[in-house]
Amino acid sequence: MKTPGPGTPAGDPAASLVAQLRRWLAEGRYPAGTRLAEEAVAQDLGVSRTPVRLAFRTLAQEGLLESAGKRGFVVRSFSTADVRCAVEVRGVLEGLAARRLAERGATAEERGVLQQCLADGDALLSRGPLAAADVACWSALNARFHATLVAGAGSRVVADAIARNDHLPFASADSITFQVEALSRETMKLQAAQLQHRLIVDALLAREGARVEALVREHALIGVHYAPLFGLQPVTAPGAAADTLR
Amino acid sequence: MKTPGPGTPAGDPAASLVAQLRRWLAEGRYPAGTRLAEEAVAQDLGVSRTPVRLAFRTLAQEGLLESAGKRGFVVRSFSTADVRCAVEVRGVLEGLAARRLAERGATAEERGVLQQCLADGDALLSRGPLAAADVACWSALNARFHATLVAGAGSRVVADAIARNDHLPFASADSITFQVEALSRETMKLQAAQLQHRLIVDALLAREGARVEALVREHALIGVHYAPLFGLQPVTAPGAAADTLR
DNA sequence: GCAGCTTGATTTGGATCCAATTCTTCGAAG
DNA sequence: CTTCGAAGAATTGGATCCAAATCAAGCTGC
Repeated sequence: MKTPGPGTPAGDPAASLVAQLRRWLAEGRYPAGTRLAEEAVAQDLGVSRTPVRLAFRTLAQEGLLESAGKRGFVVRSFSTADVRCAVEVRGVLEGLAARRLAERGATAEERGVLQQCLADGDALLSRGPLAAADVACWSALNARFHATLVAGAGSRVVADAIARNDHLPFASADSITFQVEALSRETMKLQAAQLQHRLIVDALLAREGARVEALVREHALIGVHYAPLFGLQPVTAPGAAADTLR
Repeated sequence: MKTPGPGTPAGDPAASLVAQLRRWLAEGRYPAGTRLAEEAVAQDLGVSRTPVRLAFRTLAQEGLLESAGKRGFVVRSFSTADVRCAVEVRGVLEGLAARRLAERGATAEERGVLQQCLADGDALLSRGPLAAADVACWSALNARFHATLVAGAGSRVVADAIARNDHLPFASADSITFQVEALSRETMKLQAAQLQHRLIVDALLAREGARVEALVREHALIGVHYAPLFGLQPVTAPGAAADTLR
């Protein structure tokens, strides 16, 4: 109960510290290029310098900070090209995982989870235009879907590589942006995503490895690159907080 | 001069500490599954617990250690499937970088570096069977070649993702294994690598993005998967020290 | 007036100390 | 003999202290 921040689950103290800093970085506190002093951040967090030093190393390795010579760290800036690269990296990695899953053949349980995700998506989208509460529902099924693909690689190596990349802005599979004032167009985007999910499962069950890889790689782009195609505002990096969800 | 270990350049103290631990892990000291106590490792390194704690977090995020509940870290074990996955991850990431380079078109300088690498390889391999000293020469040109491809992605995001993956056993582009007692067969392997380099450059200059991506992905496999094809011993994970170079 | 040096302040890295948590082992009861 | 419980030991996380390095400002000399 030492950090009464809103929405802070206060789980593992050390892990929640880097999580808190990640949030602050995403929210635009400490803007890009800012030099982060251990002392100042420690006071902001209400802890000593020691855990902050730990957190800085972690964030630096995640790519959110970069070493400023021998004088601490600065907040890394992300160009639109960087965001595009991060999205493509997730595409190729998740594509690799899906291809491996297709090549070895999905288990009955994996097929069940994926098809349940499709059914949930159908149910969600058949109810007409989205409500605000439906967004969380989609996010949950989307997370299940992608987690199943990633786990399908059969090795933690791929999952770890994706997890490391997911910390970069807009690189996570769960980082589809929603503009609440344009829910009808967002619904179209989710329908496109649902179709892509369906095609991915189709190729997966047919064990068409190359096809599923290509589909997953394309699907990764929907989070940020499809926005203009649906008449939505382009995504701005890194954490302009413009109605982004998660 | 505090750590008189052989081959220790003793550069940045903090960075060389994780490098030293990486070496020890690769050499098989601290075997897989061992629980690493901060105190013991600190004594082994001759430092206090504080820098060791920093290093443990770094190594854990690199995937070389894994968290053992709330009781420190254990040395991660790597199955042959893990090694294969790490190699494939490098393949898809470097393939992504090469495709991006092909699509935007290589600069004159990049073309020069790559073609110089090809020329150096020709010179090295035309001298007949390899000598032991030639191995370092190949390693150098190989590193230049791959660094050029990685930098070609045009964003540090891809380079960072590859750099993070490179710490896993046998995942680096420079981790071709050499069995010094079979130098003639190793020469054949390098000739195959040289041919692949040539094809990659050919596709790159023709801006054939899909082809260069496929070639780079295949080329990633030569380090560990081609060994049986050339009558060489299969690679053993993680650090069995069986005449592996670097 | 400008350049170079020196001194001071700020900041990071390392070491040590203390608290909190967890594992272990010893003991007792069923 | 097994199992549950409790006390002790071990280990990790956090805080504080000290040294070393770096940046900044001021001063002296040319």
